[in-house]
Amino acid sequence: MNFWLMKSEPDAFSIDDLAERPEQTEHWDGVRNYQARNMMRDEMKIGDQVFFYHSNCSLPGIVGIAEVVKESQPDFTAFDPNDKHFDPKSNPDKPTWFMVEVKFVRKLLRTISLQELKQKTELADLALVRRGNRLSIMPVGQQQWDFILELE
DNA sequence: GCCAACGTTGGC
DNA sequence: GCCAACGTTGGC
Repeated sequence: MNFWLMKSEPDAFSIDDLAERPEQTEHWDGVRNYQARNMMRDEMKIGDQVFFYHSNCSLPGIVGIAEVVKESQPDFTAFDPNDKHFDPKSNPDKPTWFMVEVKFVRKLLRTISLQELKQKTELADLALVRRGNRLSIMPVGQQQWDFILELE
């Protein structure tokens, strides 16, 4: 089993939004970065655990846990000219972009803030806290995962 | 293939 | 709103 961190702007889609979905699941559409795509397309497997991270908000940090319930499929929002994430270079015969589906597991008891994560020497290698990292999906090591959960 | 211009991300 | 750090685009 692998561990991941996925960023979302709570104004657009928050952990509560995920929890309120009918099946508490949602496909992670709109990713338009090749590194992040490759992880979803090639590496994220059913059962993998995901930290749900809120970005671009008053308190950026990890707010909950989700898990992968469906492996990669073409991101259909890329095919829709009316969609915000439309990409004319992607087509159904040869999709450029992919997405996985995640399911709500639980919220953390509190937000583990970016500021707090940055202070931990144990997390110095976590992609999230490395200089200039803008990836919206990134791997988390098992030890990092366990350490972060102990902060809760 | 280089690189300047531009757009985006996301913390602050 | 600012701006650093990227990634992408496109002229050459």
